[in-house]
Amino acid sequence: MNGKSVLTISLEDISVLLDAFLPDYDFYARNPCKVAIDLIGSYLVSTDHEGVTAIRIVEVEAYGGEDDPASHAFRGLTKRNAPMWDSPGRSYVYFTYGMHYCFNVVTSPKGVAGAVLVRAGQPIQGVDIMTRRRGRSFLRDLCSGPAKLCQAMGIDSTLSNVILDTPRLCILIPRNRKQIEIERSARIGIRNGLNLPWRFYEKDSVWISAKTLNPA
DNA sequence: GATCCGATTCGCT
DNA sequence: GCGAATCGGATCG
Repeated sequence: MNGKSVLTISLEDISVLLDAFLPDYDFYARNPCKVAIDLIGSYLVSTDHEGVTAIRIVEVEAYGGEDDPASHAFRGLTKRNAPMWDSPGRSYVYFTYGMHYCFNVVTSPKGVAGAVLVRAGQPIQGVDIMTRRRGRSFLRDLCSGPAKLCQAMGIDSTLSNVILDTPRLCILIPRNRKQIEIERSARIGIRNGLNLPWRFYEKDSVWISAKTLNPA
């Protein structure tokens, strides 16, 4: 794939490459836990001037609305978290710790806050690009965390609140996805809502975030 | 305005 | 296992 084709790559090109399709509006307009589970095994694709990067999602977390104490939506609508109430099937990217970005897929019907945080994935396309952006070459270190995968895929806050239906940033579902064994746990890195088992990941995957690779 | 702190990562002990 | 990095958003005055 040369530089010129990268700049002009179509959604159809990527869909053929990955043998996958765009989910419809109703896929996203559901409870975030349902969407979260169905996003495992799907692809996240990002394209910019450097080229195409894609991962196979293996770890996600669901976040609710005003009733979920761990959610950014818990304290109501602000300029930052507004995408969480917007129409489903778009992105919510936020900046945190003064240096990191995290990528969410917006779920639930419009007007109901909900999102799925993508926490980890297996690099599928553009490993060279990811390696350069991350500054490290160990494959399992490229996308094994929510901020790592954003850095590897060139995702920042300029990509927040965009609809996930173009090569710039999209989710694609494999046409023949095999049954996936999914485990669940409490969400990571939060203080409240630890009682809710809303983290989901593929059983035995070596690509999940490091904190759980070696459980005590 | 001032202060607190985070859906994290990395390097060092 | 612990703390620094680093800054915008949220909260309170």
